[in-house]
Amino acid sequence: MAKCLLIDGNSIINRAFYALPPLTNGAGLHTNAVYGFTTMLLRIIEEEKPTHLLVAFDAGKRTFRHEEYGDYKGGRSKTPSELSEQFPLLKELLQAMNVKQFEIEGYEADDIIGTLTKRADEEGIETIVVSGDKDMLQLASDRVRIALTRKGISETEMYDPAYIQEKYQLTPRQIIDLKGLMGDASDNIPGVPGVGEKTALKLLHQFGSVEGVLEHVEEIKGKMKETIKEHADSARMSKEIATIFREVPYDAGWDELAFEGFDTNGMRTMFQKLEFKSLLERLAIGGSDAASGGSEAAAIQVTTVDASTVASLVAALPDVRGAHVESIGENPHGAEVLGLALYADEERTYFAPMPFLASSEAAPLRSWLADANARKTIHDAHKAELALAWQGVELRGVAFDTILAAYLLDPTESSHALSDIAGKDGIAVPSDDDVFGKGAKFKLPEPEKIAEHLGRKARAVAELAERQRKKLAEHEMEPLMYELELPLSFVLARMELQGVKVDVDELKRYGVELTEALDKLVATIYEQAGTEFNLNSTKQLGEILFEKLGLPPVKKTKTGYSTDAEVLEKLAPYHEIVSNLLHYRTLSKLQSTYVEGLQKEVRATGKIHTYYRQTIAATGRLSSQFPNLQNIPIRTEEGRKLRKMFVPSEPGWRILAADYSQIELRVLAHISGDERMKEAFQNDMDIHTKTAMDVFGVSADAVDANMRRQAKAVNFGIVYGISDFGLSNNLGINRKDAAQFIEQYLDVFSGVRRFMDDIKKQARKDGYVTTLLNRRRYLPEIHASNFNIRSFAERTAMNTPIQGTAADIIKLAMVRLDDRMREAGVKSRMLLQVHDELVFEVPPEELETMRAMVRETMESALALDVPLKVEVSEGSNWYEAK
DNA sequence: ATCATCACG
DNA sequence: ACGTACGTGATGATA
Repeated sequence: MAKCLLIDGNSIINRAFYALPPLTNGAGLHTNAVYGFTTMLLRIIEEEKPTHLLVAFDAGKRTFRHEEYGDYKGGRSKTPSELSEQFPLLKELLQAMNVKQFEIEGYEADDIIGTLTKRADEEGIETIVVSGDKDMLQLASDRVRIALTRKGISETEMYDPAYIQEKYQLTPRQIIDLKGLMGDASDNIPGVPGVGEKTALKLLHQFGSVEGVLEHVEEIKGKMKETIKEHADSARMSKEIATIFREVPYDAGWDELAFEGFDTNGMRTMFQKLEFKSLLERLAIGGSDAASGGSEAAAIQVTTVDASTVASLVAALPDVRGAHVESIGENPHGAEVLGLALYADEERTYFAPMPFLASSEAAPLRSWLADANARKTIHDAHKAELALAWQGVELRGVAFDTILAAYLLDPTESSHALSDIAGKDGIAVPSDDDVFGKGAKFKLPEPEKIAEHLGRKARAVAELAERQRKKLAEHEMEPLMYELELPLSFVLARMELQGVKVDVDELKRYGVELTEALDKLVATIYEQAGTEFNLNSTKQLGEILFEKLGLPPVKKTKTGYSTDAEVLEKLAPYHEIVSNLLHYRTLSKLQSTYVEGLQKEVRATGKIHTYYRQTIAATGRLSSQFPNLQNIPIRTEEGRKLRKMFVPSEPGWRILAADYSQIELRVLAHISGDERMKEAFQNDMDIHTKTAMDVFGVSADAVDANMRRQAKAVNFGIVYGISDFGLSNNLGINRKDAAQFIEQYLDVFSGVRRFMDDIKKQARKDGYVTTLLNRRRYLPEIHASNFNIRSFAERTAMNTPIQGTAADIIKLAMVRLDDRMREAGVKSRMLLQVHDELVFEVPPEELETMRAMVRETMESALALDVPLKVEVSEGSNWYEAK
């Protein structure tokens, strides 16, 4: 039995575009609409299993409808470029998939479909039309059903004449009359003003058609009679426009629409180009049947290693090309380790479960792991090294890391999980969530399943690494990988394993102090509010402030009143409760996040072991988790006291802190080449004062505190990718003044202006920007038609080379310092990195050596046109080292 | 899970 | 005209 599926290409791609969030691939192509279309297509093919298939598109700027009615589709805003650029992609994809498509100049997709359904009616061929457009219902018949999309595109609702009757009490043909009366704003079809769906249905139930209504117009009561009389022509014309044309000159036979399955190879290639990883996975999993014969996540033979099979594994070690260590959870410190998977070739894939890996029989395997000369390729060596170290297993000799490569190739990728990055390269690996379950559903599957999954990962690591090595070479990122990120990952692991000592008793004492202060504050606030409420609930607080106490709302969030510090500061003059609230916020933050939060992370050794993440920040910075040690308070004295709790782990040792002075502005001076700014740093001037002097055109003595403050704000703004709005907000001045201020700045620092212009141009041309060490960040949104989105991309284009180069520099310094400290054989240890600061613990006898070594290494990490300046300080704890 | 808030550079 | 400063992570409330 023939079954024909006709798809309204324009309608579906439009629905998909607006239903899905923006999505781009690495090359900056927007793909959300194509993705939505594809998932919809796959689903409906699966459900309906058609024998014939066609996707119809509109073609030509003007159709016959325009000739008859000039305003047709007038007033419709232009198709956004994010959508229009997806049409060619969709057409290319359909062709690659072996899906027939058709368009003909001067006609819309509806007309093509109308013509085909007419033939289907005549020849008795079962047909389903897929569209998001209700007009299509006019085509329904005994043979023809209409599948309309619902909820975006995630569902379809099937209409046959009976269902249309039930729902609207209309025949399919009457759908045209319906539209004639009610019109359609999206196509600029006028209909009769004031007549919506309700009225139109009532009229049609009574009089049957537009003509019927017009004939019996006198029987209509009230104002409606006059309106309809007045717009009779409009109704007739609207009906005409809404009628789908069913005589398109299209003479192909049904044979040409025969659908014999997708071309899975073509599909895979396009999915890779578009980076449809979930679809690639589906293709791989469902593709093992005869139809495809492509790459399936398929069969893998994994030998689970025990005492009896360990010999064969040891023999295979020299040939191992991919390794994977699986630990449970996000935090590798003290994590449960499932085991180690190794891939040499299809016959030699092994899984060594954790208890065995720790056993005496596994000693040769552990020696290999610890052998710096046995080169390994692994996914996330840093995490593996930490997880294994807590199990007493050493990992060295990592020569390639697929997670670092993936990060360097695209740092903005939302996930660098192996299954995701491999999937994008067409290597299907089931996701961990699929295998283990997620959140509360986490559950270890049977041992064979675990071995199989991890074996597959080890194999994927080997395959992926080969491709990544080539790409890194093409992008000239090899030094960045092999001389910076990879060695840094080992440095970080050692810092984290070392940990930082926390004075828990002192922390607890401080907590008691905070509790007392908080109790008092809470009592006062309840009294001032006249009621008790949950102070941590912004919702309740908003009601108290703006409804009960009648304070003027300053700004809103999408869920209600805003009560953030900025708002509260504005409200302070109105009511004395406000300053207490601000103080409460400060103290409760210190209590919950720091006093309580940090204590939870202190391990048996009295130390905190943070986990630096090397593949998170889009700019190349590190991030820190469990706990975050990069946001320990310093700006207020109350908070800063927390730094007293960070102490040396050995008696008599000292904390040494070294931070780069103005590293981002120095980087800017270098990469912009701005002479004035370079000169300022070459002469070691106070950059904010110097900026004030040049922008206001005054001498150094004439710069007052306010001028310096403003200049400082501009300098910050410059680093962030300045906008007048941002600066005006920050300085509390109006936007015009801010804009003028920026202009003045850019006139004086003309090299900076040139840099800002050039970097945006470059981003538009290449689609990405780079740092001095060739770290790359793609900015597909630089081409967005939406002002906000595009502006954001432009600011990012300006900021990333600056922030990223600063990150490159301190990373370089860390790798070199680690080397030099080892060469020098010092006992001192690097403990923390806070973006432009490094923290060490140092025995007293090494203080002078370390001061010099740290300063010298940091300052010479990268030679710029301006000197790098480092300030080193020391104390009995982190607070004192200021 | 997501939001609002706030800690850091 | 549009309406945000760049980059992170942790917490408590709420849906």
